[in-house]
Order: sequence, then structure tokens, then C-alpha cells
Amino acid sequence: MAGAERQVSIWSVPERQGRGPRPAYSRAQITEAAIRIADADGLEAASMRRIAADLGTGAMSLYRYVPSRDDLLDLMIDHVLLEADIPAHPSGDWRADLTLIAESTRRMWLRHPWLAGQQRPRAAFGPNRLRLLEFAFGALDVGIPVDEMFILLDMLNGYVERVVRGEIEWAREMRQSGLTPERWMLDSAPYVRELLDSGRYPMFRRIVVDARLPHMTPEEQFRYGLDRVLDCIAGALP
Amino acid sequence: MAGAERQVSIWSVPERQGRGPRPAYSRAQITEAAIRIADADGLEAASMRRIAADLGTGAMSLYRYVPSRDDLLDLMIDHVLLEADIPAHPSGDWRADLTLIAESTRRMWLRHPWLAGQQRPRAAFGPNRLRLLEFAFGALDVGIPVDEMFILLDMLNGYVERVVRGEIEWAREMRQSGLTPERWMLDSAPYVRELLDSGRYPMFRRIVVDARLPHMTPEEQFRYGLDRVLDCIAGALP
DNA sequence: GACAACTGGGTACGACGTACGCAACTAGGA
DNA sequence: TCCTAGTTGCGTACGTCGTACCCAGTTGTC
Repeated sequence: MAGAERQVSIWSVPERQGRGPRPAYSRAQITEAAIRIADADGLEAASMRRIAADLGTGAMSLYRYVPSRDDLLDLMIDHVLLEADIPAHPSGDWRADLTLIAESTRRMWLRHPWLAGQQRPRAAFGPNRLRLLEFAFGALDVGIPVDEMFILLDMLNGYVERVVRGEIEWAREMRQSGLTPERWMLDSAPYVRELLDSGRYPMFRRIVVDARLPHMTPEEQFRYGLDRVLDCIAGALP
Repeated sequence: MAGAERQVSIWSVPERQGRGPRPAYSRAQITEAAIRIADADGLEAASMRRIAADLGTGAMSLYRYVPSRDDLLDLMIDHVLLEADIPAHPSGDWRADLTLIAESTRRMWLRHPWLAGQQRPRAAFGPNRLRLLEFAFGALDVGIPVDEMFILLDMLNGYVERVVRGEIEWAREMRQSGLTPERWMLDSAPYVRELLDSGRYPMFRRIVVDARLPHMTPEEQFRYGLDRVLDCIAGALP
């Protein structure tokens, strides 16, 4: 018995009581330091020691503010969602509003690559996450059932997540191989040629030969695909 | 100079030459052990030490077969794709074929939760990945440009990935909190009620009150949403 | 003024990936 | 047939990680 008592959500755990010495730091401060490090050097670089060092303290001090690194991640996720430059209320033009969400999400994920595709149940009810959810569902509130909104938003967000994570993973690969995209392609060429020459991958050949999308800038690719997805959504609305 | 020479893809690195003693293991053997462990205890449990221990050897022996744990992950990813129960060629019925892909992907990801949403450039040209790509693009080869296929498949796969990862993350949360879903909901109730009572989240309220999707089984949710997504795709085809 | 509740932070433990080194083994060229 | 270069399995060691535990010092409440 006793002990542990793992809470369901970090937002159910109050930050402090008022007995002992005045706390020297705060959850927000720690969260911001962690985000700074994760942005610069990746999520795995935001270790308790490193965060503490950045704040000028010892690793174990952080545990006075946050139950675990895992909970800190929930705080980080919701904290960056503050940056989403989304109006307070939908405009009434669902297509414009969904475009806003998609492009804002993309910008945010490119700024904070560690955030992309994080899908944690414990962070699902964070205050900022809920604000975004309100805007998204409000935008699609055009006379269709809630369940329909769910699916269409999953489709849109699924597309955005997939494409942007592709961008991010590609950039990460470029950085940690230390190669330029041209050089990377060049190094892959013998293997790819072998694949093409085998004749077993006709569609892959057509992609390499015909596809124009890969030769557009990431922004153009994203916008173009996004418009097609929104066309699909338009077809599903009354 | 010299040294390092990081290869672009693990499939460009030949497994062995033929000089010294006969190797006691193989890449495939190591890959399979790693997959077994990752399935049972999560990707982070598939450490070099643990894999080696399962094979009855020392951690450093594995490095004779695989350049790094990172490359091993690429091998794991492509290896499980062998399981995708997908016919050799598309049937001609694009809707049936895409349904096959989606449901096969879901089954595979639920069997190997660590696989879900892995999107690594280095694993993009693995032989089994290419086989799936051939089937998917072949299925959608109904007179639309390659770029169009790209977008529609990103939309479909994005949806699948998002929904299935939701299932997986939820299951993981249940397992590591040691709670039943009912108990988890119960524990969250006070916080959720507080949110609802604040009046600031009207759409969230409607979701909690009106949505029927969350009360369906995961399979039903998936199938229902998938059909709506395929409807959308149908609208985009000639 | 006493005491309970809290503070910052040091030490320690058992994991992790992997660089390095070494003895044992084996194939190709003489 | 023997030599030797290349390759084997694998132990040791280093620097990292999250965090359990401990303790001296600080502060609000009575």
C-alpha cells in the first residue's frame, strides 16, 4: 500500500503547496528550458541533467517540480501548442480555417521537430490542445455529425502529419549523415539503379521517371497536396 | 581522413566476406530476435545486450553483423513487412485493394506496435517496402497522374497511421498505468468535469455528449472511418 | 520557539550504445 | 603445406541516461 499513486494527467498534479522555502524555479521555466534544448539538439538531448545544467542546478532538483521526464514531455507538448497562431474563433469559411490549421501545424512542427506526431493520451486534454480542438471542430461544424468531423479531421491531420514527418525525417537524415541531398542521392544511385534494372519494380520506375511532386519545394508539395485533400473533404460535406 | 564511411542504406552493406571463421549467426537471425523482443517488451527493450543475451552471446558480437543499432532498426522494419498479406498483383478493384492495404497495415502494426509510423528515409528502399509500394501504386493506377496517386495514398496512409497509433498509444497507457480503461476514465473524471463546467470548451462538450464513434469497438471505428476516406478518394477519381 | 512540511542538491545504481583490444580461427597465395 | 592477412566471438571500459534515496537547510503554522 501507499506510495506511487501515478496520476492520470500531469494537469491533475498541483504545482506546489505553500509550506517550505520559496521554490527557486517553476514548471513553466523547466518546460521552456527543455523545449529550447529539444529544438536545438533533439528530444533525446533534453535529459534531466542537461535541463538542470541549463538552469544552473542539479538533475534531482527538477523532480521537485515534475514527477518524471515522461510527464515533462506532456508539459512540453502542450506548452508549444501556445504558439499555434490560430484565431479565437472559426471564421465561418471552413476551407480557410482548415488551411490555417494545417499550415500552422506544419510551421510549428518544423520549428519543433520533436513534437511532430506525438500522440500521447495523457497529453490529449492539455489546455492548449483543447483550444486547438475547439477551433478545428468549430471550423467543421457545418451541419454534419460530430463523428463525421472526427473522421475528416483525422484524415486531414493524418495527411499533414505524414507529409511533415517525412520532411523532418529527411532533414534529420541529411544532418546526421552530414551529406547534402545531392550527395545522398549520388551515394544511393548504384543501389537504386540496381533496383530499377531488376525490372521487378515498374511503379517505382514510374515514380522516379514521371513524378513531378518530388521536384517541387516542400512548401509547394505541401500546399498542393493539402488542396487536394481539402477537395476531398469538400466532396464529403453537404 | 579514412574511417567511418557511413553507408546510405544498410542494404548497400554486404553481409560478409569469406575469409575468417564461419560466422555463428546472421543478420536475419539477429533481426528476428530483435523483433521478438520489441514485440514483447517494446522497442527500447530490444537493446544490443538483450538481443545478444537471447542469442546466447555478448553484446559486441552483434556489431560483426550490423553497423549499429540504428541500422538494425531499418532491418527490423523491412523484415516485418514480409508479413504483409498482400497478393502479388492488384486485383483491378482499387477500393478492395486499398482496403486490403489498410487492414493489413493495421493488423501488422497491432502485432508490432513499435513499427507503427516509423518513417525512416534509410528504410524507404528496403525490398519489402518496395513490394508494398508496387501494390499500392498499382492499385491506384486507374488513369490518374503519379503525383495524384502519391497524394491520395498519403491521405489514406496518414489516416490509417493516425488512427492505429491512437489505438496503440492508448493500449500502452493502459498497460503502463496498470489501469483498466474504466478506471482510467474514472480517475480522469474530476479533471474532465472541471473542463466541461468551465464552459470554455463547447465542442469538447459535444464530443463527450454526442459522439458515438468512441463507443464502438476499435475495429468498427477503423472500418467505418476507412470507408469514409475511401469515399473521399472515389470522389477524386475520374 | 517548536515542529512539520518543504527545499536544493549530492551520491549511487543499474541500464544504455559502442570504441577498443585480443586470442582463436580460416581461406588464399606461396 | 605452410604463412599470413583478414575475420571471428567477445570481454572490458567509457560516458551517457532516468531516478531512488538521503540529508542539511528553510519556512509557514501553531
